[in-house]
Amino acid sequence: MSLRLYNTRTRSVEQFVPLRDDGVRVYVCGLTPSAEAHLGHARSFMFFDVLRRYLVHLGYRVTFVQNVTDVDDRSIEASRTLAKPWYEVIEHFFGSFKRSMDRLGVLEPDREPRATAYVPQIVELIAALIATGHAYAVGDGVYFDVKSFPRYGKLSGRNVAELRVGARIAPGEEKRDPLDFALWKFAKPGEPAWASPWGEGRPGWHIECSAMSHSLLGEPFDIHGGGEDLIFPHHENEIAQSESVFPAPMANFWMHGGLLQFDGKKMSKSLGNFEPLSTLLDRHDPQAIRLLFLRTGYRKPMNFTEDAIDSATSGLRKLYAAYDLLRSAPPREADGATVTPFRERFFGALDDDMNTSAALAALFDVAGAAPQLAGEGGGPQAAALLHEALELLGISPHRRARLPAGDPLAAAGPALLARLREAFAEVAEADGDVRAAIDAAIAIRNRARRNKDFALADRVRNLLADGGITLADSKEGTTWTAASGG
RNA sequence: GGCGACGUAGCCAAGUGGUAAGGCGGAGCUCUGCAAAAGCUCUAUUCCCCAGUUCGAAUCUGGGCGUCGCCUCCA
Repeated sequence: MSLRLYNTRTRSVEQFVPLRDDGVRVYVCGLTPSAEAHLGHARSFMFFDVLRRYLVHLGYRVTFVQNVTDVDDRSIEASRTLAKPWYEVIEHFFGSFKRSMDRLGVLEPDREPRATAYVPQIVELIAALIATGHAYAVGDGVYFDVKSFPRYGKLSGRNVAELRVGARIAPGEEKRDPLDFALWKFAKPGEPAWASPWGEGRPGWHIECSAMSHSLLGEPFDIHGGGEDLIFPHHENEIAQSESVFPAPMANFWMHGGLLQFDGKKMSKSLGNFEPLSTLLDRHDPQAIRLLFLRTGYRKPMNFTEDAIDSATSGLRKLYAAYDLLRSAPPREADGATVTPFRERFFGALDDDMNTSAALAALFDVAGAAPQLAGEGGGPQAAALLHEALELLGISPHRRARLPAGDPLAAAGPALLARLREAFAEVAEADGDVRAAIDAAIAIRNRARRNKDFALADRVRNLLADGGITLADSKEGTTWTAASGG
């Protein structure tokens, strides 16, 4: 079995064969950091992260490029309303995005080119488009002439004549055809501007991807990815630009992720119906969010609810518990064959157009069989499989989340400390912080338990519970956890 | 209006011709002073509806109904 992927270009699942022997080249359309990123972005980038990890696992040398469109109309708008330079707006949102990606365990792209760093290449590409009759300069900028590219609409299945029916030319735009799109926009006073042969201005959306993928990967490269909403017009326009000038098709595989919905509607900047990813990650385990997304096929639309994250969190705990059990099981007669069926199911599912849902089901079956596997001496093999598989999915048991950022005791801590001091002389005397007080209370309770004074033991448990502290007894002793959010 | 996707248990979800994966939740039991964790067992005669093709359909065809996406900035 080998990897098969759905290709938007051909609308079918195809065998994935790298174009060159020396590696696989992937270009994913990244963020335009003109606003906070949301969970929908996370879903998309996380999927391509898993795809990338799997390609590496298959032995390919992968070059993974994800661009940053660091200049656009929206960030210029934001700079006016926030009274900050446009580049500070960009840096703010991009920094926030990068931190979120890091928390989600999304690996750094090999290259993360910024549009503004590729202006010379962009200008060069536009010049070539003009020279070959595919673009023209007018009063407000340079436009791509859609009529000059007969294949326009092929990727998205659009009919140019039908598109033209509803299309309008906005006031101030001097393009000749409503379908034509901007390659270069001349700067109005106060707007960011770069020099070009046609006048000072900035790149239009779309052209940066053609210029940067050409510079970094060439044509054709293996996989071009992005969200489903990029198929039209973004990717259609990229194809028109690139393929008008470069002799080869732009990319071999075009892959698109399904959109995340909130409340039955797509999350989007214009609807504003989302919570910033950064604050959502303060409340939930990033690995649970990964698990949640991987449970649904990447091409399917998916509705987001916080309950779903909670359910994924439970599932994650189950996988980790099984991993811990298997790992500590005594190795006996090495018999790798016992985990082979699970292994084949897991990798077979990924080969089948990245069916992470079915792959995960195989891992949950390993978890279900963990006690048996451990008993039969298959623990180490099964643990190794789980580790390898979970690492591939980016939910490694070795990087499981500790408590979310921020001290969960910060809010409720002082009140709890006061209460403990009031209730127990021993705690009052110990001059410590909340944590020390909790430890002291636990000591009191454990002494009470040994003395069979369960009324006192329960009083301690309840007192701590009121402060958001949950106790758990085990053979190794008593541990506590603080409810997040205090 | 045009194009496209989807509709599977209480919730989420895989499965695209051979007789319904998996997760969450729920129920019972074991263990535990209590609790948690963990373990065991159970939880869709049926896949939005109606017709058709077939020995056989959740899967194919036709027709409904419903939801969503793209057609404008979007992952």
